Amino acid sequence: MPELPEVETIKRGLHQKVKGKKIKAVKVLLPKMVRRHSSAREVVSRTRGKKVIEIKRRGKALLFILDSPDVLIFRLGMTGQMLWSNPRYPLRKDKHTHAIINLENGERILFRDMRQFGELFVTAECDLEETLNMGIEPLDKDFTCKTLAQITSSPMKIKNLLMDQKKIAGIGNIYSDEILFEAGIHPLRTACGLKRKELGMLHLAIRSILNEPIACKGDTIGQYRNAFGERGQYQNYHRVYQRGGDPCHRCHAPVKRIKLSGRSCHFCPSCQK
DNA sequence: AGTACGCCCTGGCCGC
DNA sequence: TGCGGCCAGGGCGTAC
Repeated sequence: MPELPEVETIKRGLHQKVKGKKIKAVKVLLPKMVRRHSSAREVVSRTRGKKVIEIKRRGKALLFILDSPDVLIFRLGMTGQMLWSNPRYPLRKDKHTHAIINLENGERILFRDMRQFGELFVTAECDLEETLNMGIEPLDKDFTCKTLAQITSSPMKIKNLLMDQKKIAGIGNIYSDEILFEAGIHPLRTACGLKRKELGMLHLAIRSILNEPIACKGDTIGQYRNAFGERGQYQNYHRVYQRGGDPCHRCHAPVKRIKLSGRSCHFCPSCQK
């Protein structure tokens, strides 16, 4: 569930707490959560005693930049959480806590993930882009109408394309539905069939829709919490997502829900052409 | 280079 | 109350 805005919210919370602090040790409680040809042993050995220079986000991935050639990476999957834990209180780990970052000052960050779709791993910073293999950051300055036009020169359905992390990084099921509603584009349209004006609308919608939930500190449909265990508020502002059968806010026609490539997809058949 | 589908996984919900 | 069955879906692998 955490998409770009949720990971961005977690990143901002962690960054202010953890920046410049030294990792005493990372504890991996469920070794199979370490993937990508990395091992629990590697995660532990390559992070011990390293200082966290900065916390960054790339797409839906959370990056701990270390004062070494390495980066510690977390992907949260559907239900992953990164929870900062106050050293003054006892550690509240449970059966869903799969890794703990112990900092030298006693602070801890818990990696929880109920469905275990997330992962953590280490990689050399110089290999980061190759390892992550992600497309453009939609909130970066270089994501222009022109770049969007290049990305959409594909026969894919536009909804699938928006969610393809290799094309654009960070958009998942919720925001692809919301973006397409905002742009007035039907999710089953072929990407390369979009007109110039529609691409302009889509570009604008991607930017504006992704910024809304960042301002709301995320979207708590299910498990999402920020670094301090707090819910987001964007679930109260959905235009179409999970509103199947409910009236469209714009035209009052019932919002339609279909299955697309195994995922639910919501849109207004009257507003989205 | 697309799409379709199964897999990973758990908790919540439905029907009996 | 309890239990089987189904659903949610991000990302990856495989088959077509």
